[in-house]
Amino acid sequence: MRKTKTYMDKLMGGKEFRRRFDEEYQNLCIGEQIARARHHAHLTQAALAKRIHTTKSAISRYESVDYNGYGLPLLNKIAKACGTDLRIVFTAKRTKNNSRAVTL
Amino acid sequence: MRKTKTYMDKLMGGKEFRRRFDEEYQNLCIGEQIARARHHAHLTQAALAKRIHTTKSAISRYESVDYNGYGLPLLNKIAKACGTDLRIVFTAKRTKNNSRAVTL
DNA sequence: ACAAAGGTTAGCAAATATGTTAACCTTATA
DNA sequence: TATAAGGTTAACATATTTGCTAACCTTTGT
Repeated sequence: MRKTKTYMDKLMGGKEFRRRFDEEYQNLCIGEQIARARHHAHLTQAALAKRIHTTKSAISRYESVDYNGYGLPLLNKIAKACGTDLRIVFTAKRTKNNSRAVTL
Repeated sequence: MRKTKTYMDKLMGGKEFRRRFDEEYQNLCIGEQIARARHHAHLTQAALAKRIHTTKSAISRYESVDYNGYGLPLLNKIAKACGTDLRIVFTAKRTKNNSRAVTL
């Protein structure tokens, strides 16, 4: 029930900001999720790499915050090697007040 | 509480079957989700293609059941053009009796 | 029968992701 | 100080996806 917008509110309401933030947050999330799943499975980057027949630098790249070119084939291999399921879901866009997301 | 396994139970319990089914179901799902999201937005393949500056054959390929090479950049563009959010989530593997999935 | 709209498929060049090597950085530990 | 483990980054060749064209198939409407 906030009445007045703070400086940050105005800044973060900007379309350009929102667009960029959403884009980067998406990626940040995936990299972080991979790292989490990997740690959860008690694997080093090198150990995970070995399981899917690649190298640790490829894993590091995928866990990098700035990466943007994920492919599902590799993403699936990583998920399986970490003993997790990878779920891809199209959902209805979140509302402005960020309340709920409805499956289509 | 079923006591005896039916023929189908045995068939579907096989490792090889399970592996293939999971793989194909994954893809089937994405293609279907794209088609659904697209219809939801009242778009033809050609109209959606135009929005993301590609051609209808690329969309058709992505909606195909057999396709296996999805890339996140394109998947994201499609989702946005259909007015939907694309969610990618690593979850704990489902249990054998297929009960619940827990977020890591 | 014809045309148009919506969708599918094959084939190919161009763009992009992937695998790999080698160098580098920290941190921990002998 | 040295050594090893874990991780990051750049650069490059190879593999794969993507965009594109053109052909084809159905269905619908005239």
